[in-house]
Amino acid sequence: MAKDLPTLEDVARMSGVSTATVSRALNAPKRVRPETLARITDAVAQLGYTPHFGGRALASNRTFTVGAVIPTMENAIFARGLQALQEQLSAQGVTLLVSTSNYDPDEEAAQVRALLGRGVDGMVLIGEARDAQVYTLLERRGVPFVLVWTWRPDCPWPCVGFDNAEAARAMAQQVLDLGHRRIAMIAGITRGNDRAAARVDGVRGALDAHGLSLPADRLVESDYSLEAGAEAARRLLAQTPRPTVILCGNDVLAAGAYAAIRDAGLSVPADISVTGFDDIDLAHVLSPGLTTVHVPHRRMGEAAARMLLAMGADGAAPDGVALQTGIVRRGSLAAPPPG
Amino acid sequence: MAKDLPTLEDVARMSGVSTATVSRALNAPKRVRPETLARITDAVAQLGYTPHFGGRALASNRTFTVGAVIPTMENAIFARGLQALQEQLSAQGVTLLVSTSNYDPDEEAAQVRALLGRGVDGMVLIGEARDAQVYTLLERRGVPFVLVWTWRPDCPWPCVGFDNAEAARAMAQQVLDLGHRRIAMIAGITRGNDRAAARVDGVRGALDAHGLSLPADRLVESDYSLEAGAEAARRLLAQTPRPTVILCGNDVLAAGAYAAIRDAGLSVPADISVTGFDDIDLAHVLSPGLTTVHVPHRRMGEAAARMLLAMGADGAAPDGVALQTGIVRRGSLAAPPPG
DNA sequence: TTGTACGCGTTATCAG
DNA sequence: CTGATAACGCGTACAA
Repeated sequence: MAKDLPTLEDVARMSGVSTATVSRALNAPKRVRPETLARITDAVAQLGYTPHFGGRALASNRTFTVGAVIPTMENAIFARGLQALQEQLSAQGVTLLVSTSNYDPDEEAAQVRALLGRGVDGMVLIGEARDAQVYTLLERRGVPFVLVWTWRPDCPWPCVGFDNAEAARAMAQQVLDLGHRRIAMIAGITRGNDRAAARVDGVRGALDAHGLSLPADRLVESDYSLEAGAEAARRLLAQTPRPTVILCGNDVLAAGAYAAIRDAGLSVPADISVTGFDDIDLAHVLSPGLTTVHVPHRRMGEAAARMLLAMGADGAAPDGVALQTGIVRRGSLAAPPPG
Repeated sequence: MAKDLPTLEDVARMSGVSTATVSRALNAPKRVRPETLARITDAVAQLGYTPHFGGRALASNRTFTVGAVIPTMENAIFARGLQALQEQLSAQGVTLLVSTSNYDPDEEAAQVRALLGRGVDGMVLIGEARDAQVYTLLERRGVPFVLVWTWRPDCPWPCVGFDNAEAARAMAQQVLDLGHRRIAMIAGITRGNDRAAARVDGVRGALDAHGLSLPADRLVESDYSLEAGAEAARRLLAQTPRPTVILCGNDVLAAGAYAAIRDAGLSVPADISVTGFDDIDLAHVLSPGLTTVHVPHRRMGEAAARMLLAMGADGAAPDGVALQTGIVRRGSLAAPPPG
């Protein structure tokens, strides 16, 4: 299949220098005389030369690649952060390799191994909860990695994110302040997902502080999909008395809840309020706009990139980066209906 | 940074055979005696050996990698198809490398070069419109590639997709059948984007066939973003008389239009109808649900994977695959308001 | 069935 | 500033 590509040697021959000089011309242009550089540049262009990746990886023991394993590409949750990550990395000549785990820890471990096999220079992982073996593996290999979408004061690994529990607590607090007392939650599947679990904890904490609780029948765990979110909401709507507000573990779940509420002939927020988490585009497209926790997607991606590049250079273990979240008030949250 | 990893030679030493045998044990297990194989397998496990990607690429001239360049990850348009592509490929031990062009042809060309430099065994590109140089490059390199999201009878390259013009024409036809005559369109930027252009052509064709036309002030080109879509819609809503329907080049633009319409105190579809294109999740989350062109995302991704793998094996240039689209009627399209 | 030996394209060291 | 040349880890003729 693949035809023979021009190699460094071809370029060297055509420009009348040695391969070493060509290599330098490409990697450290200022260490070669301008005129030779020009000849080489010409030859490169004429031949359409591109460095051979494998050769480079072999000789330099670097791949200029970082890997990221995210749960899914099917919704936009991770898209914006990834985009930012990629932009930062490619500005430094580093390629981003993305793969997905479908929220399955074993699958994630497999993807990590695959990425390591490809010799990635660094790795970005979502959240903190995973088999200890994965961390062991990463450390044995000496591959720098950073965790994103989570942050807590005493996290043992470099992480860039925010305090999911605190953000969820703040949202619940806001809901309480409006007078809601029959509060329900649709959470993501908490098993193997520390962000989903932390968000539940945060809500619990706020309720506890008010002498309330989140009874089992007011908490539904659900896959992060529209359909599953709608199904979960249906279960909550069937209860008597009906909750006056549904706190959702993310915006996709909230969108599903909207659909169920609409199908039930109810309206947001007159009959029932809804809140989300993540602030993806979806949140302000919904009608009414979704009140949600704003997450600094792009800044997370950018900070992760910077941190990874720094770790590759210094080899030092950096401090985590704690970013702020905030609550975006839109139409979906109002005081509970009377009665 | 990266610690020294075990190599083939380490495994060979530990199991008391030559590197050649270890290599065979890994790549063609049945060509080595069961007992030696067992010893080798043990050593591999003990050392935690993983083949070095660069070395393998260098020696075998294959990377078991295919690349895809998509316009953006920021919305979900390409996500589902990519996911399907990735699933199919990884089932065959092939890794998918994704990069983005931000709808910029030059950027796309750069990404293609970068991917080629990494020695991808195949490539997936979106649509047909790009600099001839890119095609030349691909063919000179002998790297199999397939175009997705587009199909037409006489496309000179292998493509998997659908007829964008025909799908848009059908949608416009449906709108005409409902009695609409003041028809406006928000299209994607057509320059460098054959899908966007084809969708405009399709709408034009339907109108022409009815003795109507799409005057310049009823056609707005817009970036594929919510904000830009809303802005475009605002311009159209300001006209007198107002259009009775806005055909949008994709669902994201339509969602933007919804927002503008809502802000203008109007309602869909009572005051104005809206249609989309792509049928991403967004379309049935909007309220009312968006009437849109359903695109077979997953089947496109799967077919592309199959085609690419086949091309890698046979080396033959396969026929294109034409998939069907369909119109999904939801609440956003109704007969025009009287008057 | 197994081993030897070479080459893949690049970088890096060291002389010049 | 430039050139020889030795790695880098693996696959694969070819030989045994």
